[in-house]
Amino acid sequence: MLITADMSRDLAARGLTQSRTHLLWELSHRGPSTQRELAGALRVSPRNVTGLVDALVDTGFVVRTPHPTDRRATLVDFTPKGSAAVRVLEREQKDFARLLFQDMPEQQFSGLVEGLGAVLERLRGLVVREDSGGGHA
Amino acid sequence: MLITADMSRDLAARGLTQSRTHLLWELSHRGPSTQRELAGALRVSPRNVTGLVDALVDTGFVVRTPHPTDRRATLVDFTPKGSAAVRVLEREQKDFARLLFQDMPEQQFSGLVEGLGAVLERLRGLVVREDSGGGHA
DNA sequence: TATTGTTATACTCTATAACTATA
DNA sequence: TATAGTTATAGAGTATAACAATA
Repeated sequence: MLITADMSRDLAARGLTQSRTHLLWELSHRGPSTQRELAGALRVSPRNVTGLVDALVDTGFVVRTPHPTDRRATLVDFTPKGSAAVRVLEREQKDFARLLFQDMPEQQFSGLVEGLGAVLERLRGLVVREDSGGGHA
Repeated sequence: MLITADMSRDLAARGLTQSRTHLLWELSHRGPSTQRELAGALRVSPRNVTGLVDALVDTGFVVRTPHPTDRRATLVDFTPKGSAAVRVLEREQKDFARLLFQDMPEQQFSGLVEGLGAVLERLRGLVVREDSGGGHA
């Protein structure tokens, strides 16, 4: 997820912060989720998710619904307002990508993509994910 | 300033957070500065700088010294420990850059640089800095 | 009058630990 | 026993507003 300064201002005007927006974004990619799942996806403590979901419920972006089979868990899902907010986010990201890349000469674009790809490969060789045991190559 | 996850962990182990490190970084680029100047550079409220400097004084990275001509202001400057910490940061950034780019074929590297340059130009056309009056192109 | 930094107050994000209800 | 989510507690970063000292 990419959030520009302008987008941040707009989000704030709608009652969203970056962390809450991140949660909405994950929710839109995963569908209705337990808070535990969201905590894992956001790499954040379950307690933190409680707070973020509380705020998003208060401001009308999501609802907590009972989990169909596990009575300990709740499923977080969008309200119509929440779905609409994510659609706006997606459109803004596409618009922003167009502003950055549209009409870029093909050769320049492919040079950029190849260079970034190479950097990502190098990063992949260096990074060990938190959930895979930590440490360096 | 670029801070990787590993660097964050290391900084935390030394008693530094990202915000405090950012302040040290600006201080090293600007030399001894008033808190007002740091607030401007970090794009953060003066009150916030008070808190960051308090913490950096407590942990021995910087000192407050009287401003030579303006008795309202204080100059923030490094302790030897603070200078050493910034030198370590700079070395780590260079090491990281080497890991990302060293031995990259010249053609790939220049393709990347040109592509990024083009993206930055497009961004420059879109962005109006906060301190220049705000708004979009 | 205007500016520098502070105290007062408040909100958000974040974490760990202890607890309740359920599996 | 283990797991899902909560309450309790705490710390960091951030902001605005009011205030003191100085310019």
